[in-house]
Amino acid sequence: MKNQPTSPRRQRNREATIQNILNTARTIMREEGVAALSMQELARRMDMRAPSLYNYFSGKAEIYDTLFRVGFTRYDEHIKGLMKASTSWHDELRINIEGYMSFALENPELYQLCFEHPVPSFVPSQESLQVSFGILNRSYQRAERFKKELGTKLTGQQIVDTIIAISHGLTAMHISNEPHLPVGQGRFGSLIPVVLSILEKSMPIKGENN
Amino acid sequence: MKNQPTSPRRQRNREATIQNILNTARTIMREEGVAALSMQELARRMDMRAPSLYNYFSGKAEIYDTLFRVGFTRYDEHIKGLMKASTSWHDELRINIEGYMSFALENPELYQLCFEHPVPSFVPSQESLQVSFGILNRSYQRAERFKKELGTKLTGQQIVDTIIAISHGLTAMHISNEPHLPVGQGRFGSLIPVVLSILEKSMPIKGENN
DNA sequence: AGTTTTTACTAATTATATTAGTTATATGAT
DNA sequence: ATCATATAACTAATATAATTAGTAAAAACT
Repeated sequence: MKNQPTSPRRQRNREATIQNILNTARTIMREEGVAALSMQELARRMDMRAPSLYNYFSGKAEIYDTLFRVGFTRYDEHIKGLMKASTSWHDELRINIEGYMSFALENPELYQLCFEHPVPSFVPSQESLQVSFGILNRSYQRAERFKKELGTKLTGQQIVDTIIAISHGLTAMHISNEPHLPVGQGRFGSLIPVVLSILEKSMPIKGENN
Repeated sequence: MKNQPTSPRRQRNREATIQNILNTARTIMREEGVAALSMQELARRMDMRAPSLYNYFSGKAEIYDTLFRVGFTRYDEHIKGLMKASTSWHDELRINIEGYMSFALENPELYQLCFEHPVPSFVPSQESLQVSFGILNRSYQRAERFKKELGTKLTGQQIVDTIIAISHGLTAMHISNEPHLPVGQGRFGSLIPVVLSILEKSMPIKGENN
C-alpha cells in the first residue's frame, strides 16, 4: 500500500501518449467530422483497443472537453501573435476578422468544436467555459482602450460583439461554401475588405478625414 | 403481378404517417439536438419498432434530407410573408436580418439543419441543394432590383452575401448565447438596429440625406 | 374468394461507448 | 535478485444504435 511516486520517465511517457491521443483525435475530427470521433477508430489508429483509452480519459466527453480548452488557448495565441504587428485601431479590426477566419481555416476541427455546436451531447465543463470567458473578456478590455479614440456612440461591448458576429458570419459562410480557399479569397473571404470599410466608415477615428 | 393503384384512403393514411414521422423527428431534434435523432427513439414515440420506419423512409439520411427541404421552403415562406409589408430598401434590409433570426428562433431544429452543419454524416442530396440554391438566387435577383437606387460600388452579390453573413453571425451568436430571448433583445439581438444603421450609412439611398 | 400490396413484426448483423475484471510489465524498495 | 505495487494493456460483457432479411397479418382490389 505504499504510494509510489510516479517516475519522471513514466510521467513523460504518459504525457506523450495523451498528446498522441489528442492529436489523433483531431486528425479523425478533421477527416471525418467533429462529431464522428469514435473511441474505436481512435483506438484503431493508436494501435490499441478502445477500453485502453479509458486509462487516459474518462470518455469521449473528456477528450472533447480537453480539445475545447486547447482550441481556445490556441485561438488566443493565434490572435495575440498577429496582434503584435498592429499599430492602429484599423489594424486591430482587420486582424480580429482575418485572424478569426485564418484560425478556422488552419484548425477546422478546433474551430468547429469551440465556435459551432457540432456535438449535441457535448457541453463544455465549467472550467473549460471559464477559459473561454477569460479570453473573450480580454477582448472586451482591449476594445475599451480604443473606444475613446473612436467617433461612435457604441459601447465597448457592442463594438466587440459586432466584430465577433461579423467575423463569425463571414467565417461560417466561407467554411461551408469554399473551405479550400485561403483567407481573403472567394465569395465571403473577399468580403473582409468590404465589411472593414463599412465598419471604418461608421466608426471613424477622431481627427482623421474619412 | 397486377399493378394495383393505391387507394386514395391508403395514400392519405400513408401521407399522414409520413407527416407524423417528420413532425416527431423535429420534436426529437428540438429536444435532444439535431444530430441526436435516433430511429429507435423516433419509433418509440411513434409506437412502432424501428424497422417499420423503413417502410416510409430509406433511412435516417432521407429523413434529414426531407427536413432540409422543408426547412428551406419554410424559410422562404417566412421571409416572403414578412416582405409583403416592405415598402423600401431599408425595410427589406431589416426584414432580411430580423427574418433570418426569427426563423431560427421559431424553428431551431430546421435552422440548424439548413444553416449549420450539425450532422457530419448528412450531406444534402442534389435535389435538395437545388431547392436551397433556387431560394438563394431569388434573393440575389431581388437585391439587383434595388442596387441602382443605392449609392454603393458593391455588386448585387456582394450586398446579399454581406447581409447573409451578418444575419448568420448575429443569429448564430444569439442562439448559442441567449436562445430564450426574442428577436431584437439580448447582447446580439439588440445589435440588429446597430448593424442596420451601419449598413444604411455605407449604402445610402440616392437623393436622400443621411 | 383469391390475389396483391401494404404494413407491421421478429431476428440477425454490425458498430458503438462504456464497465468490470484480468494479466503482464516496468519501477522502486529491500 | 526478489518482491510488492502501480501502470497499462488486454478480453469479456452490457447496452444501444442503424440497417437488412424474412415473415405474418390485414387491407384492398378483382
